[in-house]
This record gives sequence, C-alpha cells and structure tokens, in this order.
Amino acid sequence: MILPQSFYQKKTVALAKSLLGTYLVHDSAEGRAIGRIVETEAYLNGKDPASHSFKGKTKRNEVMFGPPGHAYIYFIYGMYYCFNVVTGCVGNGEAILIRALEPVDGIKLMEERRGTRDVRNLCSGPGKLVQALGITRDLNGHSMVHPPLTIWSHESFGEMRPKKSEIIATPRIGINLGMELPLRFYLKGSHFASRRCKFAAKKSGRHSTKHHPQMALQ
DNA sequence: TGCCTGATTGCCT
DNA sequence: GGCAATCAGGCAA
Repeated sequence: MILPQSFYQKKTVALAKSLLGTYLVHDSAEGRAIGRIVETEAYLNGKDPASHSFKGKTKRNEVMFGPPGHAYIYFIYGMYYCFNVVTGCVGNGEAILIRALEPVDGIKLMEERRGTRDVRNLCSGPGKLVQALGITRDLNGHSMVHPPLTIWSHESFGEMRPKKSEIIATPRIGINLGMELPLRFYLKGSHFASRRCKFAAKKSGRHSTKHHPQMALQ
C-alpha cells in the first residue's frame, strides 16, 4: 500500500530510518520503475549548516518549508537532480535525501535511462536514482501519497521491516559543514548503497552477483 | 581499487 | 561571480 500522509508525521531522523526498506515507485509514460530505499540522509533545521534551509527560505528551497510527505527536487552541479522527501512541520525546512535504491522493477527501463546494464550502478547515488526512475523537476512539490510518484510500505512487496541492528548511521556525504553529525543511514550489507562499508566490500568479491532480488509486481 | 578532475547551469550574495 | 547534498572517466599503483 501507498504510505499514508500520517507516515510522514514523525521526527526527521526517525523517518529517515523508517524509510529504509520501503519502495519508491514512479509511473511514467515509459512504464513503471520501482526501487527499494537502502540509503537516506537527514537534513535538519536550526543548527544544521549543511541543510539548504539553514539560511532561510528562498525560491530554490521553498518546498522544504512546505508540508511533509512532498517531493523536494533540486538541480545540482549543473547537470544532476536530487530527490528528497520533505519532513517535519510546515515552516521547519527539514527533508530527507534519498541516496540509493535497490532496483526492484522496471530494470530494463532503468538500464536504458542510465546507459548501463550494471544493476549495482543503476540507483547507487542520489543523481543516479533520479535518472533511473525518470524523476523530473516538474515533480518538485508533488505529494508522495498520489501517483505518479509514491512510496510504498515494506509489506507491499513481501519484505520485512529492517531491524534496528540492520541500520547503520554514518556522517553524510559530499558536504563541507555538519560533517560530524551521523545523519546518513543505510541498510547493513546492502550491495546497492552509494558506498559500501569496508567489511561488505571485502567479503563479497567481484563474483558476488548471487543476490539480485527481483520481486514480483503487485 | 582508489584518487583526481572536468562537465555545466541556476541560484544566491 | 562563485559555488553546489554528483558522476564518469582517466590514470597510477
């Protein structure tokens, strides 16, 4: 089922963890593409200098200050987009950056959009997953409880909720300020995160292509 | 495997 | 005018 508006009514850090293992679904004219969220980053208000909202509301970040459960999509480095989910109360300016997905459905479409057939390279980064799912800037401000862009519960695709012990917290990536805060979360051992932990990288050699779960469509 | 760099554009100071 | 919540490709080891 599509996660209801009430799902987004919790504190940003808690929600960043709750989103791990849920499913991001985009229905476009070209077809459906689905990825399981395996990596997130929280951006807070107030004392978080890395957040776009740190210096107040501007034209670029105004969606961040709107209601939770909406998409905040911004243009970065002149060529990429990043996808966030707005969190917290209206006026707060908090959001969660979705950093990586495990491709679940519409993989052929993702391969075409990304120009690669390497499953691990389809959605393993914020810019990559936006490209793979065909998310565009006109979805900025879109409510995630309505098609075409939605987030589905763990159970929707027969998956268990991740245990607390399976969620790893680390500093965020690609920022210069607020580096000391452990606000990046990813699923332990996931082969699809933007950067794998050293342990997993060592243990699974180049032949570890066994684990490629492809779930049935709902 | 891992570090380094160029690409490219809109927004903010 | 400077710079950004990135990525792919090149090169060294």
